[in-house]
Amino acid sequence: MRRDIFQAIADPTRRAIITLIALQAMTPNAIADNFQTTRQSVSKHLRILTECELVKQEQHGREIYYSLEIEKMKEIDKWLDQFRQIWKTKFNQLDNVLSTLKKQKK
Amino acid sequence: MRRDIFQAIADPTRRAIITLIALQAMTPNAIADNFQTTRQSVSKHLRILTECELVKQEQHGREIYYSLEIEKMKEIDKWLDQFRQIWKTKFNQLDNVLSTLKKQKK
DNA sequence: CGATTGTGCAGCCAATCGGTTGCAAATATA
DNA sequence: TATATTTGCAACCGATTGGCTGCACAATCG
Repeated sequence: MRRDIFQAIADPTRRAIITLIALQAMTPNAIADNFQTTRQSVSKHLRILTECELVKQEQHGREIYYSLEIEKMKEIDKWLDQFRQIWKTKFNQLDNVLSTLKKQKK
Repeated sequence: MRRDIFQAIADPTRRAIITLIALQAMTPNAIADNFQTTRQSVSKHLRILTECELVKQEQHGREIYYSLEIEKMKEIDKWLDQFRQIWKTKFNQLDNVLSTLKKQKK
């Protein structure tokens, strides 16, 4: 079982669940209402998200509220950092080209 | 075939390939040298990355140089935006708590 | 108490995944 | 021209995936 955050967000239903519970905690039944799938399949997705610590649970009686562990999302952001450096460089290169063109116009 | 960018970065080997060719274009053989797998399997990964437009090819004779389509990576960054808003809010909430504590101390 | 509701888990299944081997085509080299 | 190199693609294979059904268990309701 691989179960890392990148594998977790690979599935479109899981990404939708993440977005759904990002702002407010929800029960599995309430989450499942938003998808054309069974409650059990949503439950399976929640288990996967729990296993890689992307969601947390809070039990209220027989209801379980799931919400996003927002800090964990920063791991993706962290991985993207290496490419942000490149974006920046490319932008500067483009900037240089533009200012060269500007100077030639003068 | 799903073939979106999130499914593409789900595999650790593909993430490593992306990092490898982010700064300089490389041939499939050169890429495969960095992994304990066959050239054909790397070729398969490159095909998947090509299909979701994450890499571009440049042919030089019989050699094909693959490099990262860095702009495409921004799609992940874009998806993360919705969570950045939440990080910001959470930070402000923490900030409020801290300043309340500060006031109480006074 | 019995019935209903909310939930997780096991087992099944078709589809997909990531790897392999074997090949064919194109280019470079002798 | 014959040979070697670089590559992509097809076929196969075991493992994993994501969905389903059926169940068990606990909490709530009548």
